[in-house]
Amino acid sequence: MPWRAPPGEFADPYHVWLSEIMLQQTLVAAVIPYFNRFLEAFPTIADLAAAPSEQVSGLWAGLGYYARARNLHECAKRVAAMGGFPADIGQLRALPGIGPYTANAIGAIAFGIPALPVDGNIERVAARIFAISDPVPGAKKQIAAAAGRFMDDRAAQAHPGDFAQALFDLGATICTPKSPSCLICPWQAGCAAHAAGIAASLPARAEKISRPGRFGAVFVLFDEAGLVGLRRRAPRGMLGGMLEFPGTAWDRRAAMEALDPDAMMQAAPAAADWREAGEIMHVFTHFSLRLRVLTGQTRCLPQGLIGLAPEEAELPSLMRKALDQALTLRA
DNA sequence: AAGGCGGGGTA
DNA sequence: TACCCAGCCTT
Repeated sequence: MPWRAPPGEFADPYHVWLSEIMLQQTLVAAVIPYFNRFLEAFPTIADLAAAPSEQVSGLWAGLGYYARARNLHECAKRVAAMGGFPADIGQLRALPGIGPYTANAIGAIAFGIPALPVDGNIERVAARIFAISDPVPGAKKQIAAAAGRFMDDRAAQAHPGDFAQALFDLGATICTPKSPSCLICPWQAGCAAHAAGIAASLPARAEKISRPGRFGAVFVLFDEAGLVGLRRRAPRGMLGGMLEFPGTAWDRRAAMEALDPDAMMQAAPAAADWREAGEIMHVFTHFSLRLRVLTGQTRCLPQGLIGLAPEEAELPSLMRKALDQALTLRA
């Protein structure tokens, strides 16, 4: 992982912070290319602070949870003005986008402060080591408090950054969610859940997620030069600050067929010979979305739309799918 | 305390 | 499919 320092050394706080923000609810493999592109574009946090917000959101496109990009930029400005990251958990916690987990992670990994960043990995390890069977998310505080006892260890106190990252690795490779490899686990002897034969079932989960459906349509309009017409979404809320194709609202309805054709065409950005390019599916955290993709051709894009070359547009994944769907018809 | 907020890897 | 991931912010 490009943000890691060798054991016993501290990594650059800028690198630690950038990686930790990107890693929030995001897999390591997904983060690595984004991390490298950000460092190439912004070698220092002052470079990031001075960048226009469109460049930051563009480089973030596809990584998800776009409020992180907004908070990242704001945090960079504050830290650059302060002359660097504070070596203090409370001051870190006060910065935008930095919650209890990330403050502890930066403190431990970049500054050697004896703090434990309890992420999903460490939460799972702790739930198993102490055989805590109360369901999450209700039991999160209880599990985090129990995980704090890991810091009683002398090595954890001496090398909190290495200790935390070792627990991340344990959770990612051995103490995995589905089929933990207890037979090769170095903590097997100290694991109450393994002793009870319930390791694989912990941490317990309470809720069943209902994911309702929403439906809508987007319009992919090409001009004579082959540019597509995009607009920028509001800075807050879903896909905040990101580019999108014009389209209908994403309504809660029983089925795509309930989408009124006249109402749909009112959302078209221009009069054109619109053609059906098919449908795309996309799953968000709290609903799934089906979009009809219509594509059309015009001489000149209407006022208010941003014309970008399809291969250069920095789009969130949903809009990338819509563009790819439209391109299948054009090809 | 609960819900909003992306996207993708994996079994 | 159904998780679940190096969580944070708002209400």
